[in-house]
Amino acid sequence: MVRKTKEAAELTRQQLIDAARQVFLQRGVSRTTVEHIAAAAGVTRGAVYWHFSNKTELFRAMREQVLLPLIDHMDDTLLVEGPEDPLTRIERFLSGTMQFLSEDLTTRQTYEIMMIKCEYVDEFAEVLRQILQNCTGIIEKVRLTYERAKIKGLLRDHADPAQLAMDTHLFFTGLLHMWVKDSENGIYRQQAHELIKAHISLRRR
Amino acid sequence: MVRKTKEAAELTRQQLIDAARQVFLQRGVSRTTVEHIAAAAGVTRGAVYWHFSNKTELFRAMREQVLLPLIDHMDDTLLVEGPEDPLTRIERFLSGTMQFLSEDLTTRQTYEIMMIKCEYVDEFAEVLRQILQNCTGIIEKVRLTYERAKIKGLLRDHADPAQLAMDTHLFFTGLLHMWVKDSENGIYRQQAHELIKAHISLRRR
DNA sequence: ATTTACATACATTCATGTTTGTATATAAAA
DNA sequence: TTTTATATACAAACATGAATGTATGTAAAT
Repeated sequence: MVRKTKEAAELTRQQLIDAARQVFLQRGVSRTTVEHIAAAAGVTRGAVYWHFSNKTELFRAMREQVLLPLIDHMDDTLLVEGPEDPLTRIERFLSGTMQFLSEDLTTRQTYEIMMIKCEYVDEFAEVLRQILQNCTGIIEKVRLTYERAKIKGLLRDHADPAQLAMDTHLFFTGLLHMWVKDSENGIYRQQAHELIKAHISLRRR
Repeated sequence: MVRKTKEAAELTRQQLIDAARQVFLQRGVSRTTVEHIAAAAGVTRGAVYWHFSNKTELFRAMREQVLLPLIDHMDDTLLVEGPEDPLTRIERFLSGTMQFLSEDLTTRQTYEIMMIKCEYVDEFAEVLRQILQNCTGIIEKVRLTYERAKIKGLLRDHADPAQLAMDTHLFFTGLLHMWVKDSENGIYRQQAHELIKAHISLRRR
């Protein structure tokens, strides 16, 4: 059996992405060979080179599958004006993202790969820039939300929304990194929600 | 000229470490070959294999050169009881570390390599565990300092030293990461001291 | 009949570790 | 103090094993 139907081909493409994620996670992106990925997906390198021009393109495809959904979720939680106060919205955004990471294996693994199983040089340097841009977006949205909180008088005095947003962003960046690195004993994973709660309540009047 | 004096040999060893740092930074650890490093140091692979058993050992040597001094600095700033209040000590510890990173090229480059130019798999997984342990130590020392601040009545009410320490640690982890990743336009580098100041003043009564 | 979706075979490059060679520094012996 | 032996600090050559990309083959879908 050689030639598959269109749907079957699309399926092996997806299987290749899944296989790549597994192998990347175990061996790191650099040490992973196209052969490894093909074997893990139960095909030969021919299949890989048919669907993707090279390993880098496979990495890109894997990455794009998880990044877009997460951004959508952020927009939902943060910007949509709801019944809860802005500070609670930020808290729920942070907690929700962590919760999502706990539940969604694919996203979690992809993040782990991007954070500690990938070297950001050459082709991957561009990815770094994308990440930085993404951060700028998050910071701006969080800042806006803190701004609203200030107007509503929810913040401590002399608190600058821009600085608060930065502080929150750095806190969350750190949390994500430690959360991912600490996969073995999971101290950060247990504490995550409490830490987020404490972080926000520091800002409350 | 083949056989060098003992001091000359030690010098080429150091040159190899320096060369490795440069090449790791440019090409990432995985894509760096022993040949690259040798060429950058102006020797042949023979010299590398004489001083180090392989690339991993070279990486380890490079890493150890910068990590130990930083830990010493932490102990000095944080634990030694001084004239300033505990919160200021934490602030100065954070600012001092960032300052040190700005000034010391070697340390900065090594951190950049460890954070975004290295894949933590196999032999390097052990390094991850070391980093985690290091973090635990920092958190504990910061917690103790917050504890003293609380006793002296410097903290906001209902502030838990343990949670504050975690929050500070995550903030600082995030700052380090963004600081390193943002090497191009340096938004974080300019703001670093202000951000640290704001972070600490959130805790003040 | 012609693509498609792969498998298989091929050619080439590259990196590694080891081995061998060698000039010299250094220490011991005379 | 000079001579001699040995270990040192590499360079150069060798052997081997990947890994990559491409080219070709092929059976089934369209």
